Amino acid sequence: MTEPTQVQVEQLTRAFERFTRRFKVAEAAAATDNALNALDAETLVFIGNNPGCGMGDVARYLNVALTTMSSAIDRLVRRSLIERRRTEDDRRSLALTVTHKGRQAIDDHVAAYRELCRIMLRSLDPREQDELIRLTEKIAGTQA
Amino acid sequence: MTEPTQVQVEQLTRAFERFTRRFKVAEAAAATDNALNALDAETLVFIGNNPGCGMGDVARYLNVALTTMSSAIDRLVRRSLIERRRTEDDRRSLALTVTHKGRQAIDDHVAAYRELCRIMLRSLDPREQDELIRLTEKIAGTQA
DNA sequence: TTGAATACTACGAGTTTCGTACTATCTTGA
DNA sequence: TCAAGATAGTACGAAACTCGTAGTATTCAA
Repeated sequence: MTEPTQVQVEQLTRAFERFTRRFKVAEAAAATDNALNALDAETLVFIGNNPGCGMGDVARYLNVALTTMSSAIDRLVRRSLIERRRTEDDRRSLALTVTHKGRQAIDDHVAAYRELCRIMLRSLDPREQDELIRLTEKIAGTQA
Repeated sequence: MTEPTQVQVEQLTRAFERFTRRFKVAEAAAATDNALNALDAETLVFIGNNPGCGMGDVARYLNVALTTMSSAIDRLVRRSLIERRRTEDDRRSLALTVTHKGRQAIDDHVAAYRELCRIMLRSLDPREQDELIRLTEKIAGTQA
């Protein structure tokens, strides 16, 4: 926890702007036709990581209104990517799980994300690659 | 240009997921009431950096339909953040410039972005801070 | 000078988000 | 035990946004 200098902050700001732009373009180019919108994709991934979760869990995690999440769930069910069942113990709740097709969609999504990470790493030499991973982990892991 | 290993790619993928989540939450928390949506904000920033540019320039840069950009420009003009004038030399074209109020909005936007960068850097010690900046610049600068 | 290209606008359809109001179910405490 | 409130989710409609089609005005080019 060392306070960065003004100059460092500005350097990173500029570098990150170019960085973001570069990978936004790459992501747009990779988008396929039957791609999910951002919310649906994040919802699907969350359900994949939290099988049996309820709608409210996803809504809280992704910070959207419950009705918005209801729509997203509807879309994912309609496309057979997830299943929505009432639970036994609390019959108000839903238990959400991904289908086989949903699992495949997640895998595709992860593969695309991974490809972006690969492109990032390819710009660096081996020592730098490990260093970037280490620094990213350190930043991601620090509590606010 | 060194091909990263499978393990490295997966490490970075996981680290980057946590990283992205952490800063998405931070960004959501920073969002104010009169905030612009993503397209409008990017449009405003581009016009700030390219005063006198035309609508097509922005649309091509941000990779959206011309009619979408027309709507975004409308919104920004309505909120007095930019000015839209016909040019002398080509009277089909618009010359877009930010207003004083628009410049302030950009400054606020940049300040928020910079604050995110500051939070990232604060997680690191001084040598790591410089290293992160260097690596980000290197990745951002590499041609696809 | 006329036909194609360019820069942009008008309009309307489709999608998404979200607030309000609602149903169904559970929980709690008198 | 049962009534009041809390909780999980849905139905519906308004507002915002993106974009395709069709149009106007202007410039370019042969």
